[in-house]
Formats: sequence, structure tokens, C-alpha cells
Amino acid sequence: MVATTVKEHLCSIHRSLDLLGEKWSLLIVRNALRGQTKFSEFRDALGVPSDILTSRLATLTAAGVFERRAYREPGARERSSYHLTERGRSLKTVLVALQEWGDENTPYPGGRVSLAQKAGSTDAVLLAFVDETGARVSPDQVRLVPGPAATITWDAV
Amino acid sequence: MVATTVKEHLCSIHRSLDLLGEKWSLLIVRNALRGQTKFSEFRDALGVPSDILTSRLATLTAAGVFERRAYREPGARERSSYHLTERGRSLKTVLVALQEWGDENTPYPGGRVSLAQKAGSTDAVLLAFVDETGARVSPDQVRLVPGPAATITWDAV
DNA sequence: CTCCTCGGTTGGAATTGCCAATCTAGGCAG
DNA sequence: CTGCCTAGATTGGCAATTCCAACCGAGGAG
Repeated sequence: MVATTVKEHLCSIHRSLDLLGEKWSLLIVRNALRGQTKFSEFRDALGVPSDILTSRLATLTAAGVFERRAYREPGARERSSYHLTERGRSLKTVLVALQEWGDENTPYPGGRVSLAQKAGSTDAVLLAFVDETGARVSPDQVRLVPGPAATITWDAV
Repeated sequence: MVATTVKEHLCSIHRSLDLLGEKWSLLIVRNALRGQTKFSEFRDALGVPSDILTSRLATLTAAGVFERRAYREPGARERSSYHLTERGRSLKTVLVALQEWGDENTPYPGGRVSLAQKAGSTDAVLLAFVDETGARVSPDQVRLVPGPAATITWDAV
């Protein structure tokens, strides 16, 4: 089953979730950000059923999150590997947001399993809201407000 | 059906997705961030089946994302409303990340439906990675690396 | 040739979600 | 009091999705 059309929801959050909200999708992307590329790596590390993995890789590849490449290991036949595209790598923001939320709200007693760091250092990296000048904005100060294409209005919290 | 235990995955992303990855969960939180609080508001605005909405509100309330309050409109009996807790409001980061990704990667021809703005202004707000000093870090420079509790290591991308 | 592995596919059971119909507590009108 | 209305669910039956175990097939190894 390959998703050929993206449902055209007005809301970009809804559109994102149509693609990424299926079970395992974001975890596959997370593992790809950790450097995994092979079918067996995803299957063994995540425990995702192989039929689901086939389906998700097809959907995410069709959506331009992954691209499929051929590779050949010495003494083995040609196989497929799955590499994040620029579009896929830009999901890093979503995954770090989920990671920070989980670390703060459902902490694991043994400590953190994954950290966001600046390349070539051990400096921690966090997500923050910034305005157009680059100045930080407190999360409390951020409002989700109706945009030009909104058909309804709402009272932002 | 009320989720009483959070599966204890090592990875905080996995734990977050166990709670938030069910269909409709994040869209309910999105609408709550737009100011909705009542069962009928969520049901009518999202089109979510009422049995699913009952289940999601129960799960999210048990997880501390929502809190249930009684309210009474004139000439009506007491009813329940659902308000985001601090924990729930901190999901704003996740939702803005999904919104930005959707706006950039699956744009809707009619324009954006929702914008992130600084309170009391029309200044756009964006998500950015920052280090501990507050300096911005390019997304390409951010690595997801194994933390102290990691049982495996990986090659970060 | 046979055996083996990787990357799937297939069939069937279990789970989850969807939809329409129904239920229930309380308010209100007569 | 009786009957009717509404919000907020609950229920039953069906559809879609996911899970699991078994199988397949192309190619390399022996």
C-alpha cells in the first residue's frame, strides 16, 4: 500500500500528522537520524513488523522523506537502503520537541537515552521560540492564531 | 478505556509517542491551544468520533495533559470542560514543529491557516535550536547522540 | 546442486477506529 | 407530574489497521 495522494487538510498540522502520525513513522525517522539506513536495522532496532516497515518506507519515500539507494556489500547482492532527504532531516525539530517533552514529563529513572548536541562538541542544544530578529520568546508568549486561509477564528490560549 | 500505565520505553521519543501518537490526540491538543475546552467543540471542529474523543480525553487527562473542570452555563446542568495543564501547554513546541514542517513541505495553495505569533503583536515566531548560551545553532549542526542511559551507540547523522 | 541470508509478501488473528443508534442526567415547559 | 430537549457520553456492528508467523525468491557461497 503506497500513499499516492496527501489528503488536503487546510491545517498544516493535520497534513503533517496524516503522513507522520501512523504508527512507527516517526520512530523510523528517529532511527534514520541515528544513522540507520537498512531494512534489517530498522526492523531489529525497533521491533516493527516487517510488513509495516515495508509500508512505511514506501509511504515516506513517496512523500520525499526518504530516498532509496542501491548498495552492495562485498560478497552480497545489490540491496536497497533508505536515506533521509533534506525534507526528512528537517523533521529533527519535531523529534527533538517530542524528546524534550518526554524527558521533562515522563522521565526515565535511568537517565536519558538520547541527547541533542552541537556537532563537534558536547554542548547541549535546546529548542526555543525566536522572533524574526532572533530574540528568544517565552513559550507563554507564543500564540497560535488564525492565518490568512483560516475559515474560522478562535481564541488563542 | 483509560490508560493507567505508561509503557516504560527507554527512549523519551518513544514514550511521548505512546501517549500522543494515537490518532486524534495531538489534534485535540491543538484545538485546546486554540481555546477550545468543551466536548462538543472538539467533536464538531475536528469531526472525531465521540467514542474516540471520550477515550482520548480520558487518557490525556490521566497523563496530566488536560485537567477536567466542572462548569455550568445559565439554565444548564453542570458539565465537564477540559483545560490544558502546564504540561499540556508545553506541547506547543511539538505542534509548532509539525506546523512549520507541514507549511514548508506540503503547502496548501490557499495559504496558511494557523500562524505562531508573539502575544500582543503580529510578529511571527519560529522554532530554532539554541545552545546553553542562547546562541542559535543551525539544524545541520544538531546531532542526536546516545545519552548516559543508552544501551547501544549509533552514528549520528 | 543445495543451503543461506536479506528483504520482503502473504494469510489470518487481534486490535483499533468508525458510524449510527441508544442511553442518561438534569433542565424546562405545560 | 409527564413529556421533551440537550450535552456527553456508551454500545454494537462493521471496516480498517496492525500484529505475527510462515513463506517466498533473488542471488551468493560452498
